[in-house]
Amino acid sequence: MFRPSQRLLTAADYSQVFKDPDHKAGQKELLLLARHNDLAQHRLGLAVAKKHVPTAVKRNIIKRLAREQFRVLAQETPAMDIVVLTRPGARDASSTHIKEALKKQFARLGLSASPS
RNA sequence: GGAGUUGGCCAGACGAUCGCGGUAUUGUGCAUCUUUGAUGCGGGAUACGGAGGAAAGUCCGGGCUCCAUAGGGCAGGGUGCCAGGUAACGCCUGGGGGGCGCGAGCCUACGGAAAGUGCAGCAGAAAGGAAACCGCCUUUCUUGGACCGCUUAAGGCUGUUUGUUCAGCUCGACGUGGUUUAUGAGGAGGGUAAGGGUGAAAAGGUGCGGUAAGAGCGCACCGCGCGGCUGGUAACAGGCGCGGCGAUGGUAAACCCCACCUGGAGCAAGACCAAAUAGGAAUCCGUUGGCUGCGGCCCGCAGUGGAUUCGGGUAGGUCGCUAGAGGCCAGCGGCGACGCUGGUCCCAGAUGAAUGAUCGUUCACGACAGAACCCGGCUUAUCGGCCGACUCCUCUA
RNA sequence: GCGGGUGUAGCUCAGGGGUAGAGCAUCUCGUUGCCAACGAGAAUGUCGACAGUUCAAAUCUGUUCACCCGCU
Repeated sequence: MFRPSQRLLTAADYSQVFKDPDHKAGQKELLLLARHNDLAQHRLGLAVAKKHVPTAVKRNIIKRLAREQFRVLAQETPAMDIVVLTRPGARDASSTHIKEALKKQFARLGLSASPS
């Protein structure tokens, strides 16, 4: 389930994270920005640029994988707003590669997958 | 066994768990109201089904929607061997011509240049009702060479004379006349299109005869044109006769001519519901007309005052949206594309836009790639695999 | 998704069948003590790619690739 309350909805939400991120984690394909919020849960924002990933199918897969990874996060850690950005290297990366990259970068933010 | 041609099919498979979007059924929460029921939204359970052969490029054709029911003329655009198929096509099938290949087979924008206009740089003599540069032939003139005749200075020989001399013969510069038959150079006139050279292209080709040299000048074959005939629906093919071919070169993906086709825009079309502006100001034009629909023009039809500037404002939802020139099977007609008849099936419909992740088994380890109104084609991308038909070569019997 | 447009020198653009140009930039020389400006000269293109038509293609035709613009 991916409810509206778990998403970054407005431009203001996004710009807050862009402007003043508490944590950054990235590699050739991806960049994650995170900022602590006052809410009870994490929120996710996606920015998958057409410039970086030209085909719609590939963009959808990346977004889906990011949501999947977000979904299995442990909820114990302090709640954060997280934005997933693509970088030019994402164009030629395979879906398994993207998945590994997401897992790794989420871990660097101190957010590991819940054991359940 | 090897090499090759061609038609069609498949697009990893199976299972489990989680997740994504749709439809149906069924609970549920919230909101509204015509308040014990409806409608809408959110989320849940169950069941069913969920990308392609190219979904791509947008190169053609059609359906559908609106503009007039899609109308008339001109312009513009497209197609271009013939016949058929089709809703239609620039597509497909069959046939013809041409080209390539030993062959199966493949390729082919393939109407008209004797209706007209244009174009062809450079080179070349000449580039389109052509001309004669070199060359070849011929007539004539001039001038050489060679030969012959005549004449003659000098010379030679013989005779004569003491000698000068004289006579005869011979040779013969120069001059002059003629010939030139395997003759040089030049001028003028004529013939010629064989040959040379230039060019992408030089006005039928090859051979024999013929001629002063040559030439369709004549003949044979091929090519071309015209007219019958035969076969074929036709394109066209075959054969006969005629024309000697200075006529009719090339280019029409140059203008053009001929035949046929062609109105415009596109689902962001368009329809409906709700909200908002609901026409506020200024200037100009006009009411036999103008403007808009309408895409170049005119006619016609319909609607209506119009244009510009300033100021203000809206863009949320539903339908269109998938049952269709549909798929599969069988029979019949047709060489075939395809058509007809019967049976059977329902097979994605999203709107930030759905197919993935994990695990297991297995194989030949998986390419190009993702629907957005729908369909028929073409083109382009593509790992491989399967089936059928055929050709050539080699070997064995 | 639908519609339209553009690819020519390092950059901005002409050229629309006869063998490719302009401006700026670059290089050389002159001028100057040096630089700029100025003057003189030079170099530079598979005309986005592949086929076709033509004697000949940047130009005409088809296919293809890349980029840009408009419509919610």
